Amino acid sequence: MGNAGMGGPGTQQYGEVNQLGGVFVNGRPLPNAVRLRIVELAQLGIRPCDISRQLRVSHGCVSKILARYHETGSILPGAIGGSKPRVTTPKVVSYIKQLKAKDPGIFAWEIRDRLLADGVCDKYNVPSVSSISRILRNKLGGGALYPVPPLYPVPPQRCWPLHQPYDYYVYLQGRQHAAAPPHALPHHPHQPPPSHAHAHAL
DNA sequence: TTCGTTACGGTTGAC
DNA sequence: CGGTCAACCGTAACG
Repeated sequence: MGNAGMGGPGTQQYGEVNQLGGVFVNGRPLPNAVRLRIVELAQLGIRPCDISRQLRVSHGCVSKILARYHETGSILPGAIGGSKPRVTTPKVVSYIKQLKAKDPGIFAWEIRDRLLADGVCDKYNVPSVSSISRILRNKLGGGALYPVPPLYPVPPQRCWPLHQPYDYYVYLQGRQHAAAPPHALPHHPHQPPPSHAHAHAL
């Protein structure tokens, strides 16, 4: 991994320098400001190869971001990390919440029994007691259920709900979130997808 | 020369 | 609380 960095301890983000002289953090998405710029330049009619040189971002990356923008209308990177819920699907979570709401004192094991008894799950996909406890802790303690406040047209996402918007960082120009407003972008041929309706299509 | 694709080394985060 | 592991990342290189 080698961080070509050695920047200052403290404030600066670390990064490596690519063949074009651009800074990037291996394994992490480019900052939104850059992603947005790529799309803006393309819309201005600049060729991808020129965008690549101008912003010092590999052409493969420019190609990917542009392609994704064209098919989803979003400049955002995909949702990274996490793991697919094997049993705690949105439907199940929703059911658990209802049970808990009706009887706040209910035990996790009782919920488990209800899921089976009510036919919401079968014995092969019923969540473990600890999974249920975690759901109770996370989803109920924290806040609303899978909320979606998309700043931009829906970011590409997996088919299971992954709520956080993407905590981007800014390491270029000590700017404030250069997260330029969505309206900075001319309208996309694609319809800005209405909120992410089918998040649970799986 | 341009650009689509992908191996690679890397990080993340729900389970 | 900490490990697992499949999802995504951008670069570099090939064609």
